[in-house]
Amino acid sequence: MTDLPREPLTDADAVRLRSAALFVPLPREALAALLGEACAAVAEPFRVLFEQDQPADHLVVVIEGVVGVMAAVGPHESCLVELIGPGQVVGEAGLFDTGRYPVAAQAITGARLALIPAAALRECLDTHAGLRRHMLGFLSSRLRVLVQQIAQLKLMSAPQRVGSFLLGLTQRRAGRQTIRLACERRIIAGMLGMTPESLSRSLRQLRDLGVQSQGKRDILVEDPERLRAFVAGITE
Amino acid sequence: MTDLPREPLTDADAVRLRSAALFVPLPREALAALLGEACAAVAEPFRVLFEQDQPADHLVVVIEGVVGVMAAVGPHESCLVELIGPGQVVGEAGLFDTGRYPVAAQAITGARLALIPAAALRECLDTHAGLRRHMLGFLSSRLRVLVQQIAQLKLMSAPQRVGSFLLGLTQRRAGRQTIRLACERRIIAGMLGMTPESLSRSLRQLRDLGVQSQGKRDILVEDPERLRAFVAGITE
DNA sequence: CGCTACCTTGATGAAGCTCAATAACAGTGG
DNA sequence: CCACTGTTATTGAGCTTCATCAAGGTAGCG
Repeated sequence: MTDLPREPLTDADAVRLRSAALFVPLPREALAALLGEACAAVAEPFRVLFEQDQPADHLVVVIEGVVGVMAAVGPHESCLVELIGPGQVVGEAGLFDTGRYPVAAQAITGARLALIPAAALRECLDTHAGLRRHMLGFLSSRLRVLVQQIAQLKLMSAPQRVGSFLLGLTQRRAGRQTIRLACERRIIAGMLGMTPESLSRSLRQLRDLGVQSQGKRDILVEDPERLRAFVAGITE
Repeated sequence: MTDLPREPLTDADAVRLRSAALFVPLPREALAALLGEACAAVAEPFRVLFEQDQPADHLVVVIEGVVGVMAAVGPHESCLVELIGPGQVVGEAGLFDTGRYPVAAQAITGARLALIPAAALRECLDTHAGLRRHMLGFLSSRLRVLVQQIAQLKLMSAPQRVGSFLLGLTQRRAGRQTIRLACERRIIAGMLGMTPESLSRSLRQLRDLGVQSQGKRDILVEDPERLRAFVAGITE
């Protein structure tokens, strides 16, 4: 892990970590023991958390803020593949096979993180069957998300991908709602595999479907169902 | 699992399964016990092995042939995301979280498969720490591959993706060599996120770099290093 | 108020898709 | 062995989509 300023975990941190999806099956004492070996860190925007191929010595849990997962394809180019929010985890793929992070991670917004030593996590996995299964399930669901993303990149147009992204933020609530973007639009664009210009034009095109930019960070979705129909290709 | 014609596993099957990456850490007797609950199946080309959202009751290990992983993005469209060859595994992501396959699988060529009941595998995972770690590592490396694929789709041109695909088939051997494609070019094209026409044109473009189509299934790569330089974007 | 990012908008060009025609096969049956 | 046929790969022409380049516009902030 790069030289992040570290501090002890606070009680408030522990509370928020308890509700992280990954730790749900862990009994209270076991989580406490695990967190006993962990520490907190604060990263300013754009701060690199770890580089690709660096030894994977910690699991990073996002307590607050947004962290980006960056994959490199050549020596000079890399791109944003995932956005990781509070309660989610980054770096897990490096812990179990090569021992090196397969991707880089970077804070997108300012972020507060929990750093869990790899050794402690592995030990915890060996002693708690529940966490083990959960971890397998967790990795599986990550696979699911990535596969879906690949399919979307191949099959959907830019406006459809934008629509799909927005629907992912309208948490299963139906009806008119406003979405707050967690980060700048240029970042979102990279995440969706397009330029900021294309994102802008795509949003403009979605206005006919009741999607309106409201200021810089908010987007109003009038009718998620209509948007969903467009994304599914009913319209075209 | 759909109604595939099943048969008992032969000794030859068992030998080939022993060398499957996933089962490496398993002691001989444990593997024998696991395979005792499994059976073999034969699928003709294009045969669907399982559909998306179907209950994930088996892990499928490819003994021979090629199997494709298909992801659906809408009710009408789906695309090929991965090609799975002998010794590799498909369906693993469904076993650990929702209990349903997150993708569909389809034989691409004729294929011989081992079907391992999910319950037997889970039991084996609980009793063998080695396999457990290995499974975590296995899922992690799958994540790695998919992340890489996403980055390639976003950042590389069609000819670069084709080059990258070919390099993946030139197993770390240096120097002039001929690659045999495991399946039809239209399938490869779908896998690479392009149309068969674009694949054809890309190959034509790569001819200047010493890549020659030889007949329908074979491709001659004269100089992998030159190709690698192109893929990495040194040329453009 | 003026600065600096960031977002939007417009014009242009290139990459890749679609449609259509041709060419190379593979398998079939004579 | 060869013509026939359905399938797959290639090639070409036109067009859509998206990236690029360049120019305003807008919001936040000293």
